[in-house]
Amino acid sequence: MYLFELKEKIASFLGVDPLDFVYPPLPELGDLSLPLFNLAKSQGKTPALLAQEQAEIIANLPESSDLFLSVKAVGPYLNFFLAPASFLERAIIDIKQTGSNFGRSEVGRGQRVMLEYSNANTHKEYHVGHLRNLFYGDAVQRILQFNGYHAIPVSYINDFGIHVAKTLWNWQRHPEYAQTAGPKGKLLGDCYSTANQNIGDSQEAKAEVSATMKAIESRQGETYELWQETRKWSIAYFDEIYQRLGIKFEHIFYESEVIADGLKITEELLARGVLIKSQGAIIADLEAYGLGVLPIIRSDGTALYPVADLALAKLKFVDYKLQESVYVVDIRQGLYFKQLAKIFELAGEKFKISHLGYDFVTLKNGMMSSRSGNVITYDQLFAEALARAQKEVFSRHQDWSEEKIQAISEKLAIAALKFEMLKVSADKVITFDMNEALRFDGFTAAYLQYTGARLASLVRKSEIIKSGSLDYQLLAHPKELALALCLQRFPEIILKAGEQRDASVIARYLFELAQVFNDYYHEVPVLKAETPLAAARLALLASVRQVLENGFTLLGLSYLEEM
RNA sequence: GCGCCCAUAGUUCAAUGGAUAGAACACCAGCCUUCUAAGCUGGACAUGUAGGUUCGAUUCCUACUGGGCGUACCA
Repeated sequence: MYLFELKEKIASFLGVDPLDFVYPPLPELGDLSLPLFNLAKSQGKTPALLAQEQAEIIANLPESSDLFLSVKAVGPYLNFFLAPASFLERAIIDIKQTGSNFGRSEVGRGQRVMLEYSNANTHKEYHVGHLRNLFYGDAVQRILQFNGYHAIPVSYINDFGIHVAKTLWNWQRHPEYAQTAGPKGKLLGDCYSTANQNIGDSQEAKAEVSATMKAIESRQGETYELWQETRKWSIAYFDEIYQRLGIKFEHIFYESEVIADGLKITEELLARGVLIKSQGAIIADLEAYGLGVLPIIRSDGTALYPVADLALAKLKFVDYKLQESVYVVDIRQGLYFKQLAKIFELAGEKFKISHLGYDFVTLKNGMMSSRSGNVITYDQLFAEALARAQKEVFSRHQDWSEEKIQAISEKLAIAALKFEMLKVSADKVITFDMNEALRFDGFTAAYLQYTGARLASLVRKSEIIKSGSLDYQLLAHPKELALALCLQRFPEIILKAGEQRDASVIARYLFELAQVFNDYYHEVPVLKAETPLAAARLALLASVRQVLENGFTLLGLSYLEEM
């Protein structure tokens, strides 16, 4: 936190906000800069004049000689030139001492926040769209935790909706499914997509699906037993996916477990007039608040999605004593969450629920749709990513064992998928393109991992270099100061990512850090330098590695020792 | 119809009121007897339109154009 403390010191001396600092666009302008427009306005001076006055005052403070090479006024900006050796020493020691906690903040201390994500449906396929949700939620959970929150990761699986009835309806009418070998979870996905095609516009089929739904809800009989069995397949399939991708939940909720409570709450709210009957259905009429109408119970008496959410929210706040419950859900459900929040408000519940939306994943040839079969499933994508990674690794390391190639390829493939979903702001639609997503150069996870592997390699080869006390004065290369300055920006990046609940900030930062390091790596020899200098440079590189690792951990990327 | 979101280089993205709008990919020209070339260096290329607020606008406001999404029994 050294840089941030330095900024706070200057800011409090001048009476400004430490967040006012900017980084100059050109190195000749300095390392750190403070625009004085606002301060000048409040003092009734011109910014340029104020900058000149303050530059002189600060330059003459006794502690300045240690911290700054110089302090210059450049127009309305007050520009600071850091004293390299002094800054590098403090920056490196700071990172070494805090280690894996470097960048951690305490802004969320004492707050219990639950993040609900990966709200997959059983009896359906798992596709790229789900992966965006999964990786985004997972990263934000860790980012909040790193910002001092108690962030609780949970998943809510819908195992009891109409999609289940559609799948089982199709399954029962096509005995060949039960006889098909192979992974069962995937098979259910296939069964679901053909179910939609088979139903089409047929009123008869729709009536049969409705009857199937009621049979499941009755919780007895043959169809219910089929539901119990097939449900397990889907859940096992999801567990497999989570395990392979390194995703962990503290708890997984299921719609089938909360729906009964939801129906009770629905009855209560109906009795209290919060919900009403209309056209044979039970709805929340929120027209008065500009939020339209939300159907809760279908006119055939079967439950809709909100029923379970009514119970689930209560369960979460009571059992987990939350300050806030965050729903990481596709932005297209924005209206739904406003409606849900309004219903709780009308019911007198003080639940702070927030919708953390992100835009959807589409394909080059149009929107993903199970009905038309236009989807890229998780299985397809993972297999392709793995195959490409294996090809890349093998082409460089024919001497490696198959196991080693496999292990590293898998880590590369997983990181590639995660990074692809995380590097874009949440409010951007991702048009998924296999060839673009599975690149291993440019703004990709592989570039970051490659940078990490180079660093690790340097450290491995440096074991012979020993030096008693480090002489930071030797770190006089301008790129060394630039690198240290970049490292010290990490805590600010974490704060921003936490405030905005956005992982892309970290992705971009890590890429920039990697670029700065790779530039340094090419220009400045480390192991071949004189021993004391090599030792000092290695200390700087250890800091780079630490920051990269901390960032990788937050995004869920593996740090590879070699690749 | 009403509501929400988006519009920046050929393409995919940055820049949430500050200095000369940054990257990546693709394209062109270079760099491996030197710490991993999955890398590095250089080149060319952009703010949808019209107003407004401000010392200063990609950023805020208004209108327009184009695209996407949502809007009672999907989730």
